[in-house]
Amino acid sequence: MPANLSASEMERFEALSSSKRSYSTGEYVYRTGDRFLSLYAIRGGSIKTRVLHEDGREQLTSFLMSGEISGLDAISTDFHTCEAVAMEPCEVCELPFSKLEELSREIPNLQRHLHKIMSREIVRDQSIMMLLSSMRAEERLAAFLLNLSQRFSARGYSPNAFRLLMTRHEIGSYLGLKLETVSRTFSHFQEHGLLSVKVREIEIMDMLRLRSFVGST
Amino acid sequence: MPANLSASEMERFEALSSSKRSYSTGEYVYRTGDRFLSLYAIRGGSIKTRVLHEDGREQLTSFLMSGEISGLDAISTDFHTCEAVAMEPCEVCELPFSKLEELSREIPNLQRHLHKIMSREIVRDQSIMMLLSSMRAEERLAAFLLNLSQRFSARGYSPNAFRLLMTRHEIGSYLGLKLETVSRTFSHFQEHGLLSVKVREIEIMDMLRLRSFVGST
DNA sequence: TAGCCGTCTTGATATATGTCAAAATACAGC
DNA sequence: GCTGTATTTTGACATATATCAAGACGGCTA
Repeated sequence: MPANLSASEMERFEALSSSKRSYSTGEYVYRTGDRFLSLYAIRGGSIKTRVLHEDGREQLTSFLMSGEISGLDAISTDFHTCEAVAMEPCEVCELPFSKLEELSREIPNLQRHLHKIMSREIVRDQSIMMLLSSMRAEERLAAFLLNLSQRFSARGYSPNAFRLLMTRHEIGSYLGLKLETVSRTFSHFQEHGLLSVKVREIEIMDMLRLRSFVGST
Repeated sequence: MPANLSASEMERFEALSSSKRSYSTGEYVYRTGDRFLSLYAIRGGSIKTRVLHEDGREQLTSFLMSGEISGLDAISTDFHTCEAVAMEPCEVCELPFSKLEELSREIPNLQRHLHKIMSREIVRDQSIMMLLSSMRAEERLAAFLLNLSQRFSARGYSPNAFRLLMTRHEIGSYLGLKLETVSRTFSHFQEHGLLSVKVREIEIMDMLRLRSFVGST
């Protein structure tokens, strides 16, 4: 994953990231309260992360796909503050963090890469904050679908047709909406010819119009 | 700011953070689009950061006080994606990032400290996401005031009485509410004896009841 | 294949917050 | 200290989304 590494540096990094494991659907990668020892790099499949609030509220904080990293929030406290669950059969690499720090002290390009990954997570969170604080339901869902589409596309899958691995409730939790609102908004999009929705099977029929939805208010 | 450094390490870090500058109210510390070269550590006073969305929407993303760090989001792109403005006369240290990386390669405790700061920012953003996606106006404002109170307290100021440096509009932008809603919510709190509000002069009259507001729905 | 459970859709209604507008108040510059 | 501008408060009303409820659908298991 890191760029700009020489062959020998790459080798050292791969030695560190060698412990790959498979997870089946619903299996936990880590749980809230677990001691923080490692970051987790998704190699195949996808996972979701969920924060459990003291008062019982829960929120989905990310849907991660291959090439993405989970667990960055735990560095600050040495304990995982959220939990990560496989949404489908997955391959996940465990990256022991103290070894990663050690190696990144020796390989400046790796160090910079790690910093960029953490910073990118901050930027991502800020754009979700923007979504939550100023977008209407239709904009939120459109932004969500376009984000998925773009990430599927970057991984060689169709940007237009894909299967959602999450429930309406989970989408709502991620977008700050109730599941009924998510469902209704899917229906609106379908009525307007933007999407074809067969429960979890989504086909984007009019990408441009869907894009024009985001940030139109 | 970093902990656990030996005297000589501390000296090297201070050499790096020596370029302190004063800013007067309203002055920019950095602007959107500026090349990313440094992080900024607030030494006195406070600043706000603001993201300008393509479509003209703007959002306040943080209110920072002394001891806090600004600019972490820019690492990912090498350009500042938000702008930082002094809210009152300020002292701000510029920390050249490549030098900070260099030094943190040599001082593991500094490296770990930097990672914790970035991770803490991610956790902070996630708690704002939670606030935005699931709290009602009263909960949001109560959480905001309690957060300020706690941070003032940590800096040796009264946790009960303080002056807001931001407008209702800015509070609203930060909390995902319209300014009228912020104003009305202040009035409600005052009617219920939780606060005394004299425009920007806030006094918390009933801390416990204010706390019980957050996460009560 | 039938039956069951979780998920999803849709409708009717409630409610919190947004919108628009006007007046009151605070603040800055002269 | 006065005048003009920005901010804040408050009211009346609009509206997006939540809530409550019922039924439909889909996928699993026996």
